[in-house]
Amino acid sequence: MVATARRIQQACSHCSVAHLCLPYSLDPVEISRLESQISFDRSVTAGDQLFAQGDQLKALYAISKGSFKTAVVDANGLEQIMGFYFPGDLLGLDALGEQTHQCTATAIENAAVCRLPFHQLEGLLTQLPSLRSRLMRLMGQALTDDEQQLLAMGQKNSEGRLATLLLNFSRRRAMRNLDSTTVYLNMKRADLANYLGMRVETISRVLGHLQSQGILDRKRKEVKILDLAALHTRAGSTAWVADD
Amino acid sequence: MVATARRIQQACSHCSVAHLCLPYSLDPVEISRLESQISFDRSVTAGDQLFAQGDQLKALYAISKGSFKTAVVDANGLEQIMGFYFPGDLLGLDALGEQTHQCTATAIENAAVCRLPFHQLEGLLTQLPSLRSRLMRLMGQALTDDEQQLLAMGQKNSEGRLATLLLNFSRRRAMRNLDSTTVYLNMKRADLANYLGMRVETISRVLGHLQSQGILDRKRKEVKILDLAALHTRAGSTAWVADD
DNA sequence: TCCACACGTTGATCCAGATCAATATAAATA
DNA sequence: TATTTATATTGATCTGGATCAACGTGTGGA
Repeated sequence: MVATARRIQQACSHCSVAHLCLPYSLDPVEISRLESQISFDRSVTAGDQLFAQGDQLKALYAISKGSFKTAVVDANGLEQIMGFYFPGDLLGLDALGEQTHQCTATAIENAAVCRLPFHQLEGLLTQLPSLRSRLMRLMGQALTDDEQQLLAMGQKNSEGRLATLLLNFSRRRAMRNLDSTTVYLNMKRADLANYLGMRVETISRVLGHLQSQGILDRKRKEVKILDLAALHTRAGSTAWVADD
Repeated sequence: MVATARRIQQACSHCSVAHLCLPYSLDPVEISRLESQISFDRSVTAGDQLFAQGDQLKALYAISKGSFKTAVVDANGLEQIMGFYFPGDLLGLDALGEQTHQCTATAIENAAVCRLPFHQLEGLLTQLPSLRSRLMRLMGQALTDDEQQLLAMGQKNSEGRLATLLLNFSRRRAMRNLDSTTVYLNMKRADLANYLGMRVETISRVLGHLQSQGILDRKRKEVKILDLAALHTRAGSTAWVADD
């Protein structure tokens, strides 16, 4: 058990996003209870699904490399991209309520994840109040994120929504100690458009507009933020009442 | 302790929405641990706030009578109505993550709530796995509800969003064993419009249109659903591509 | 009961962003 | 490498729903 704990600590100590991650927050004694069930750096190919809507909850996944999208499909067949996820993010929390995944998680590019078997975690939940509150906090954050997105969808115009997304990606890069003046839009325009409730053409035009204003500089999927303050202003602009 | 448990059971047995409610799911021994801290049927006046965004989490509230709205305000001062809540619904779950309320809950009309002090509940969480999973399930439902709303906002036009809301209210009335062919829009048009991401004028027009099609019949705030199937069709209609 | 004011509805006009169309660029396959 | 196919951009046009304006209607306080 000590050997396992050490193995996990080593794995985490080499992981650039350990400070954001669930297993990292367990102490060695706690980790030893997960035995050797956690699998580190399982590689995932672009397009692969970690889990699908309706699947029974078997594990949570901590992203160590690459990026993912989650999507739900409703009774009418309408698909909605629910979020984009990067290293350090935990996937599968939406299944904690019904023990069934409520969305499908797909790799946007080649990626790697740490797999945390849920029945092991669940056993720890009763014994470790710290783990329970950690998970509750993460669910609370997921709720807050959804609510921020709802606010953007309801109150902001296209420019405001796109600016909000760029700032969101930038902030999350900062949390991973990466250059927050650059963000990477690795997902397809169609996914971005679906997520933001607009059309691919509008995405192109708004990005072009922000570039022509000197707020952004684009090179393929890489977007450099040249004027953070201006981007914040655009992000705050309400729907149908531009403020400049 | 036994007397307290009996008092609670009596209170719950007279409550028409007990089957939806959190304290109801505790057995007498568990309830006795909450001592006499739960206050039943605290009356709340229209316009009163149960809690405000930023407040420390002190209690959860189970609605026994009346209805509430929750709203968040972002850094730019934009307000978004996040949801409407009816008897049997639990308010305050959004605070479980950060121990701080993430939204403001306001009574839409005169109402009554059962107050569940959180530090009592929290003590029970470690001892009662059933309570923990009940709360997790409720948080999971809150997540799913937000995601359904995001889907509606991103993929549906005004008619689809309003039809979706009417069906949602109808379904929730069915859960309370009330006539699900009638729903009551007791909130102000402005709140409804904000929640649905549209203008009050559009709400009026869409309701008028649905009435002229014989799908609804309106008498003030009371809306009778005459053609459920048609309403479902309208609810499934996507944005910008009407399907009739 | 009446009055004042907040709220809801209806009509006319306008515009952000969808839609349609054509082209350019990147990725996949041979 | 060339060739095909998927994805992204740019232009022209159209429209759902916002905006502006005017008018009903309901409610709470004196």
